[in-house]
Amino acid sequence: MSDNKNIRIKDIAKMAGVSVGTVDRVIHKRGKVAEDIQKKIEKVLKETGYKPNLLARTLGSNKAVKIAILIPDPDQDEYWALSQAGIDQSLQEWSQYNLELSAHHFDLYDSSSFASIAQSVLDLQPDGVVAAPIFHHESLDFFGQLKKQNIPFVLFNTNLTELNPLSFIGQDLYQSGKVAGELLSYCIEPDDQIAVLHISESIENSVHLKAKESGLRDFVQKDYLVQSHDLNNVDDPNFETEVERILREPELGGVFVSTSKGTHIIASILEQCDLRHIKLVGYDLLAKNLEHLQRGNVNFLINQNPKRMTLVGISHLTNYLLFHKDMPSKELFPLEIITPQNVDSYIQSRIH
Amino acid sequence: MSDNKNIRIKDIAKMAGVSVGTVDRVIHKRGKVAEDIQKKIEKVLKETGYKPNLLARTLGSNKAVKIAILIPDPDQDEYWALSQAGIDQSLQEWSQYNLELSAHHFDLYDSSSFASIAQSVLDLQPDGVVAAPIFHHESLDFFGQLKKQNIPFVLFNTNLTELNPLSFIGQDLYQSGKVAGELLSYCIEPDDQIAVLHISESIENSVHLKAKESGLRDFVQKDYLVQSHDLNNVDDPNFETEVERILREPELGGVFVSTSKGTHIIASILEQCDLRHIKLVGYDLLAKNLEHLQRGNVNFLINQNPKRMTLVGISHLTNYLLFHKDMPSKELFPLEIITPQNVDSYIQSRIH
DNA sequence: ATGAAAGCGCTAACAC
DNA sequence: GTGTTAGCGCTTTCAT
Repeated sequence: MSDNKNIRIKDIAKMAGVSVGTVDRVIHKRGKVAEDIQKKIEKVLKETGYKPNLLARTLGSNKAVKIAILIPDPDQDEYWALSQAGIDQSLQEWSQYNLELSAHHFDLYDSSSFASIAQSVLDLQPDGVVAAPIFHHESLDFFGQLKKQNIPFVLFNTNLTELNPLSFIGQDLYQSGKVAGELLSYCIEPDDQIAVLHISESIENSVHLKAKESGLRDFVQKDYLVQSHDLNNVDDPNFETEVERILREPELGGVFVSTSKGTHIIASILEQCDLRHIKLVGYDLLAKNLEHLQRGNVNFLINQNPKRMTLVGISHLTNYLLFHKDMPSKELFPLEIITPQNVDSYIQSRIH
Repeated sequence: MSDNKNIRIKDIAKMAGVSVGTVDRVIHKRGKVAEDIQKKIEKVLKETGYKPNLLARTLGSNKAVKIAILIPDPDQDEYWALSQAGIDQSLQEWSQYNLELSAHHFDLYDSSSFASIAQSVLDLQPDGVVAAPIFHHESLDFFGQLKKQNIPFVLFNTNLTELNPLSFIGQDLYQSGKVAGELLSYCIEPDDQIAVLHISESIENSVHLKAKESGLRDFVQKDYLVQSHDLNNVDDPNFETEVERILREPELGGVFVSTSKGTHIIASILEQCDLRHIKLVGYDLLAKNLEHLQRGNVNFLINQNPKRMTLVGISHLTNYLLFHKDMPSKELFPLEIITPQNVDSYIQSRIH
């Protein structure tokens, strides 16, 4: 139990025979300090195990921290509405601090919209950025700019490792596919086949969906035949018949849908076609997915937890900016398995 | 977007034509204030949507908050070691604040030890208490005392609703049993039987274990025969043979073990007896349970998350004491399902 | 390069 | 009852 409870800058100053101003300078490496004094202060700092009072620090430097958050339009997809809910909750949680959070929405179906939003964020000159960089190419420019301007950023949902952000928050997609495979193999019959369905609006996303697929394949391929299908155009008039064709395959025993929106789309087709025997594993606690889970059209959901991703992303950046806390450069969330019987316990839970 | 960002007590005072001292008095209901002035200030407070700066508040009232935490000895049971890990992490998280956390351990196998620990906690005169009240009877006295002395307390793991604590943190045990039933019914055969095994040191605990059991029964009883057994004396020389007798029952297809420690005990017996066909659902991420999960002796674990329970309990009380935040009177944790494929994602996760 | 001193918003002791 | 004021520990500006 270190006894640093009451060591203040003032104490350090006294021990080193200097003034608080000088101590402050060495702590924050700002400004000219004679080398010997510098050494001396650093020594005292170390010996006493000085820990700054973060409350006083933030109170003293009386400036508001501006954080900009970039996500797709929450009205276009419930997944992103959950993310927005995370922003809203953060707003509440940090309301007492001198913190300005602003949310910026871009068009999920129009990658060019990202650029214009990005520009307005740059104009804002925020102290930090939290973003879901779902448009790979368009993102590079923006985050390059941030780097140049020394504005720290945290990424979530989609990782762009080459940008090495302050922190990334997300899940291990490959392992997520393995979990899906594990769950399916619990509920289908030995000779069944498995279909993997990717239903996504953007091609950019497909690389991530493929990661899930290969996880699933690696887990089940010794026991089951797996076929995968890309169905990116939900609005295509042939979409439903195409899906039906796939689902009516007599050998088919299980379906893995790699996106949250795809999950309820496929579930309703299964229901319509009365294909109750086919087991379905999908993603996320969207309202429609929950209904299908209750009705038995979906057997398992894997929770990506967009709300908590957002919450944690903001929280990390805030702690960094406000309290100079450091954070893990990568935080992978647990792969939560949702069933009809445990779903309520997740919904009730404050951070589901 | 309320514009309360810059409203300080000083502003309120000016608007109400009084001094900061008086405003402070009405905010904290401490002391004599003329009724009309009181009303006036309250009105201004409401109209401006005043929100105190919590940083300044804690900094200004320069007093350390003492919190005592009561749990069973972490060395006696790994479950409680996880809880202790939660205490340790809290210590870190709150290290910057003026907070004194002290852990107090009682003997898991000796209910009378609780009383003596409790007494020493009372002598400490803490500002708040966080406790796992596993000894019902002995607890009543202690928490009654706390009530009398107006010391707030938060309970976790085991609820004693009649004490109505500031907050309770735990899980819905009945529903937890249902989840176990759901999982077992995924992996056993139609004509299998299910055994419920309660392996617990204290009789006090049995009422909670029964809650889990009835959840399981309600879920599976239309499809499977269920038999339950209480095996409280692990040290009994007949213990193993008794368990073996139960497990070797030819119709037996699945086992539900209602405690974390029981889980690995039964798992090793299953392994020894080479009863690989029997499926096992148990509790918690104890090291031994994880091993058995990897080796296939355990099929599913339900995570009660003692670490996070403890963490959240402390965090709630701290927020209450330090920042006057309110909290849910009951926080039920999600019923997390752990499998060989998602276990690592839980272990890695900061708060598993 | 260093020190002194005025804040940050709130609390609490003290004076009237 | 009400107002005044000296802190809390740190930051930051302004002299020196």
